[in-house]
Amino acid sequence: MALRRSVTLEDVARRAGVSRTTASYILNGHSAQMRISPDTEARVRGAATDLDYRPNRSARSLRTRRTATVGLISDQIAGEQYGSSMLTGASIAARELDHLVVMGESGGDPELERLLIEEMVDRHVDGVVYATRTARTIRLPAGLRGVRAVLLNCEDPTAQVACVLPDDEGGGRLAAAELVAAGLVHVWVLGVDPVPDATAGRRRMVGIRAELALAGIAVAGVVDCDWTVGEGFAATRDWLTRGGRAEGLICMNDRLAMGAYQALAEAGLRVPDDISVVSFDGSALASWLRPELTSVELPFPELGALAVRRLLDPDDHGGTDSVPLSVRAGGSVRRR
Amino acid sequence: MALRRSVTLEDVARRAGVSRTTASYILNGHSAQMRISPDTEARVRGAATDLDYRPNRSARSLRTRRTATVGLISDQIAGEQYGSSMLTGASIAARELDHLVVMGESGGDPELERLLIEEMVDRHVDGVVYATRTARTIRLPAGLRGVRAVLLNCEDPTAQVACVLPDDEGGGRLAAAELVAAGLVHVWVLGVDPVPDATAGRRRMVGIRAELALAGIAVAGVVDCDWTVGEGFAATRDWLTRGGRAEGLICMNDRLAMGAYQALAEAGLRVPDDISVVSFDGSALASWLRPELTSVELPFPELGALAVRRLLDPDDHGGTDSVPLSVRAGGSVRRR
DNA sequence: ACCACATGCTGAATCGAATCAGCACAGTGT
DNA sequence: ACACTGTGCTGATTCGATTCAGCATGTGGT
Repeated sequence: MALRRSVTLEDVARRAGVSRTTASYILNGHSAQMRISPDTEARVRGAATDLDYRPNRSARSLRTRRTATVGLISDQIAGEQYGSSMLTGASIAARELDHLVVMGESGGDPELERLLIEEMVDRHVDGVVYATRTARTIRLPAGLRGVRAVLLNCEDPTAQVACVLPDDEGGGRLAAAELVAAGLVHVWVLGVDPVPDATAGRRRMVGIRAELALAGIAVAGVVDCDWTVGEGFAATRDWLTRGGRAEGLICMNDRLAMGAYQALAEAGLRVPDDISVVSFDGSALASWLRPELTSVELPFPELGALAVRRLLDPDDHGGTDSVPLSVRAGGSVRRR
Repeated sequence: MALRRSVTLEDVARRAGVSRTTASYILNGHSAQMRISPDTEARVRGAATDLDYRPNRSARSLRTRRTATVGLISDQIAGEQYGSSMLTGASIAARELDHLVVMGESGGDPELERLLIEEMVDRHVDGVVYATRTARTIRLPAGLRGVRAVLLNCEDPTAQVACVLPDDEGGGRLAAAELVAAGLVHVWVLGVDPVPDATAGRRRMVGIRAELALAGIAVAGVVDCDWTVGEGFAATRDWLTRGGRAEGLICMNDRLAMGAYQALAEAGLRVPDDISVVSFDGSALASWLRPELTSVELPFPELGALAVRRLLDPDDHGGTDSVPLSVRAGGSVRRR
C-alpha cells in the first residue's frame, strides 16, 4: 500500500495556471503537435517539479493500453544455477527502456504456465519473453498467440516469433579450436543431448566436428550421459575402466566436467598433463575447479537483455538472433 | 501488445440484462451486501463465462489503488547461485495469493535501487519485499518509508518493519550437533564473517559454541577468510602447512568447503576418514562433491514465500520471523 | 475595413471498473 | 386503506490520465 500523497495532473495544471490538456501535452513531450509558448512550458515543468508530480500509471494504462511492463515467463530460470543471469540481463535492459519485469516461473507445469501467461496478459504487459532453461524446440503456448512475444533460449520453427538463441554451433567450434590449437588429435566428447527436444548438444557437436575436420581430425568417440555431476563421474569412470583414453575431452557442460575431473583424479590422471578438458557454460563452477576449467561461456545476461530489447523494439519483425559464445580460458588445456 | 478482444463489464451486464452495478457486485462476490436473486447471479456468471470476460486490471487499479502485484527488489538475488530460489519461493507464494512479482535487481548500486523502488511505487505495487543476498543489517531505503514492505534475509533494527530471516544461530547448533554426535571433540571453524554488516557468520558461531558447550567442548580454533572457493582452499592449505589438524571442520558455506576439500586432498587427508566436514548452504554444490557434503540447508524458497505471505497479510504487523534450517546429510562426517 | 492564417490554448469525452445513494415493487400488519 | 419493512436492483459519480475537436486572439496583406 503505497501511501504517496496524490498529486494529480490537475494539481500541476492549476499551479501552472493552464488546463490539464496543456499540462499533459507538455509533460509528454508532444508539444510539437501543440504549439506551446516557452514560458508556459517552463511554468508547467516547474509546477511538476515543485509538486513532485508522478503520473498515475493505472490511469495512463487505462487510456493507452500500455503498462511499461514486460512479462518474463520461464520453466526454471529463477531458481536455476546458471540461467538465472538471463533474468538479470532482462531486468537491466528493461530498466534502460523504462520498463519493469514481471516474473513468472512455471516449474515446467503447463497448467501453471497457462495461468501465469493469463495473469500477465490480463495485466496488459507490453510483451512477454518466454524462456527455457535448456536450449530447445518448443511449441509456442496457446495463450501467447496474438501477444507480442520473444522466445529466449528456445525456438518454435512452426511459429513466426522473434527468437534469441546462443550460437551453440559456433561455441562447438570454439571448444574444438582450443584443443586443436594445443596440438591434440585424439578427442572424445562427453554427454550428448539426452532430451529429444534439446538443441544445444546437437548443435555443439556439429560445430565440434566441423572445426576438427578443418584440422583433418575426426571425433575419436562419444560418451553419452546426462548433464549432471554424478552422471559425468559415472560415465567417465566407466569409460576409463573400459580402457578409454584421450588427449582431449570436451564436456557438454561444466557440471559434467566436474564429474569427469573426479573420475580422472580417481584414476590418477592429471588435468591437463595427462588429458585436456574443455567444457561449456562458463559458470562460476568452472573457476572453482582445480585447475580452473577452460569453458565456452554462454552469454546469459546478453541473451536476456537482447530478448527484452527486441520485444520492445517496434521495428523488430521476427527472425532468429544467434548470440556468439566466447572462451573463458582456464588451465585445463595443455599448453603446446 | 496484447490484442485481446475487449469484453467489458458493460458487455456482460447487457447480455445478462442487468446494470453494470449488479454485474460488478456479483462478479466481485459482494453479493451479500447487495441482495441478489440466485437467478440473476446465475445469468451474470453465465454471461461472464460465455464472453470470457476478464476485468481490465488498469481500470480496477485506478479505482481501488491496488494492482495485485508485489515488488521484489534485491542486490543480487536473480543472478546469484543459491539465493535465487528465494525468487522462486516468492513467485509461488505470490501466485497462490493471485499476485504477480515485479522484479528489480540493483546490483548493489544505491542509485539504481532508488530508481527501481520509485518505479515500483509509481506502478502501485501492493508492497515491496526488500531482499539481500547475504544476511545482514541494512538501512531501510528512504523510498520505502511509508510503503508496505518486508525485509528478506536482512534486518533494520532502527525501523519498524516486518522481517524474515534464517535462524542462523539454530543452524550453527545443528552443524555442531552433527560433529558432536559423531563423537568428535577437536573442532575447527573455517571462515568467519569478513563483512562488518553481515550477521550470518556471527550468529552461526554463537550456535556452534553453544552446542559444543553442551558437550563440554570448546571450539579448538578458527581460520578466518572470505567465503569463496579460492579463499577456502588457500586458507585451509596455509592452516595445514602450519601444522593445523582437527577431527572436524565446520565451513561457513559450501564453496568454502569445496576449497577445503581441495586443500585436504592435496595434503593427502581423506574426508571423512581423516577429517569430518560440515558446512552451510545445502546448495547443489554440496551434492556434487565427493563425498557428498553434509550441509546445513538454508530454506531459501520458504524464506521468499514467507516474505510475500507476510507482505500480503493485512493482519501482519511487523516483527521478525526466524525460519529454521535443516541438515542435508551427506557422507562428509565420520560415522561413530 | 475585411479576410486569411498562424498561434496558443481549452472543454469535454473517453478508457473500464467500483461504489454510494436511493428507487420501485411486493408482502405484511393494523 | 395505509404505513412499514424487506427485497432486488439501478443511475450517476469517481479514479487520473490522454486526446479529439475547436475557440479566442493577434498579425499581416490588400
